[in-house]
Amino acid sequence: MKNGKLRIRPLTFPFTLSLNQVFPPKDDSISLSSALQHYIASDSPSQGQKIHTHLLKIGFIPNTNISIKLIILHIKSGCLSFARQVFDQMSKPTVSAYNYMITGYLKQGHIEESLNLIHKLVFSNEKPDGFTFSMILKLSTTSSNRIPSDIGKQVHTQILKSNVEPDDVLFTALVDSYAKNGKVGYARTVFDMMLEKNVVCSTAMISGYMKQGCVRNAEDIFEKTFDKDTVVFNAMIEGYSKLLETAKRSFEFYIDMQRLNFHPTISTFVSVIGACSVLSAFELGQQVQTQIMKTMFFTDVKLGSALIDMYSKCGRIEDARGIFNHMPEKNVFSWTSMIDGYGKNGNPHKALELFNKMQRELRIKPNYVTFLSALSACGHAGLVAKGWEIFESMERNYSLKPRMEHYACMVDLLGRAGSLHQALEFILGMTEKPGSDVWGALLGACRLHGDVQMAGVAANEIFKLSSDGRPGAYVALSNTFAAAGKWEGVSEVRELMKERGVSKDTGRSWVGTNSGLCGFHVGQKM
DNA sequence: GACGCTCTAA
Repeated sequence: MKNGKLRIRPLTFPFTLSLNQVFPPKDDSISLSSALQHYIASDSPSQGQKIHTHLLKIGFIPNTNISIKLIILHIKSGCLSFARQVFDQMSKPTVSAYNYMITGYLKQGHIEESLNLIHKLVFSNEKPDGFTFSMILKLSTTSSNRIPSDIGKQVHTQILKSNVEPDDVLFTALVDSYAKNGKVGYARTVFDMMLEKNVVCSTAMISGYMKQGCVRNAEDIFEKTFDKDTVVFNAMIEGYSKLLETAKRSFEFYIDMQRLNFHPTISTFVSVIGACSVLSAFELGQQVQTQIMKTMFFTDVKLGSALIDMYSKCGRIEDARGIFNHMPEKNVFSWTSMIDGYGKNGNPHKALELFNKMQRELRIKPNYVTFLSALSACGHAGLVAKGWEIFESMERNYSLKPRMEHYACMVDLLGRAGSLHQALEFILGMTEKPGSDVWGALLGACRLHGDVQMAGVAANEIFKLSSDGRPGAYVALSNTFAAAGKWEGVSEVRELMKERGVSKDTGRSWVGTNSGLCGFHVGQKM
């Protein structure tokens, strides 16, 4: 029977399908289609995979419709490679076939494969549709160096050129992509173009603003959001939790949302715990932990890692370890939090011990951040040789190309140990152009060892890199002069800062009192 | 015609 000429045979589901029932005439596509549909909609799609096995056995060539259903079936069963086989055998995969495959890869975290398919689609005769565009935009929000950061703009242009009429979802994806790539202005333009703004796009806009520190704008959008839900509250709480100045507001929102009958979720708790670490408010953190224990979230690995981090940032490393030990599931995040905690709490040897343990015994792959924590631990312990060994193992054993932060960490390590010239040599030998963090690490080491001359070199490089008047390097240079007792140097730098219009914000601290947290700055009287 | 959007740890 040819495709399209089908004999209709109604089937009633559910019933137990025997393969012979499905294919009495060899390729009755309607019954085949319904059978596949049945399994796709069922809770056990993998049962339907037998149909594919049977089709292969009898040498059946599926048409487009059947192929797509097979792809959906395999993806739902978690077998991407089978889905891909079907896809590859399609003579002319349709855009929806591409879309299903791309989503499948995306959901399982196979970023590379989804990018490859998008590439393939672009060079095929098929036109990407709204689904494709939204997936590309979604991809632009995951970090991958294969995705250019202006991809949002490119997709935006393509949408305008194509016949795709953007709907709410596509608009939101566009807003989110711009917002996450630091283009809040563009995000806002698209946001304002939407006639009816729902809570989802408001949330995307809010977290974009929060990420840029535009708290007022985020609050403005929040106020105007009428269909508020848990997620938008969480976005506000998360945004507030990042900054010392606003972290207190996280708690207000946390209370507010509950008063309005929105139940806190894992994300809520993670952010609130984050606010506690920013505020070093460990007692508050303990109270939140008690709250968490009352929910079913206490075994969550993200929450566990957040708690480890909170306790170690509050200097309660043993409490952090307690959480770590009791976590039923640990991943690279939890291990890294613990390693980092030991490193920052004056126990670098314990940090390195855990770093070894996770690799040797548990075969957990360290990632960029883990290496950062391990390198920084070496720095604190003054273990230069160990630091080199770890730095080199990144690429050799794990194919992780050191990033700017790792270089900065190595410079810090060498510098702290007093090998300033070796540190400079290391910087000059870098394949990439050293960033201001790298020079900043050298500058810090110069201050430590009173090398005014090299401090000048480092500071100069930082001035060249940051034309935005960032005060850090000036202050560090001035402190270097001060530490070396060269007061004329100090005033020179101060003059230079005035001349270039650089100002340093007044430092502030927080202290817990009976009436809550209280902020104060240098020189302030109670 | 089942595919696409917002908040979550180091």
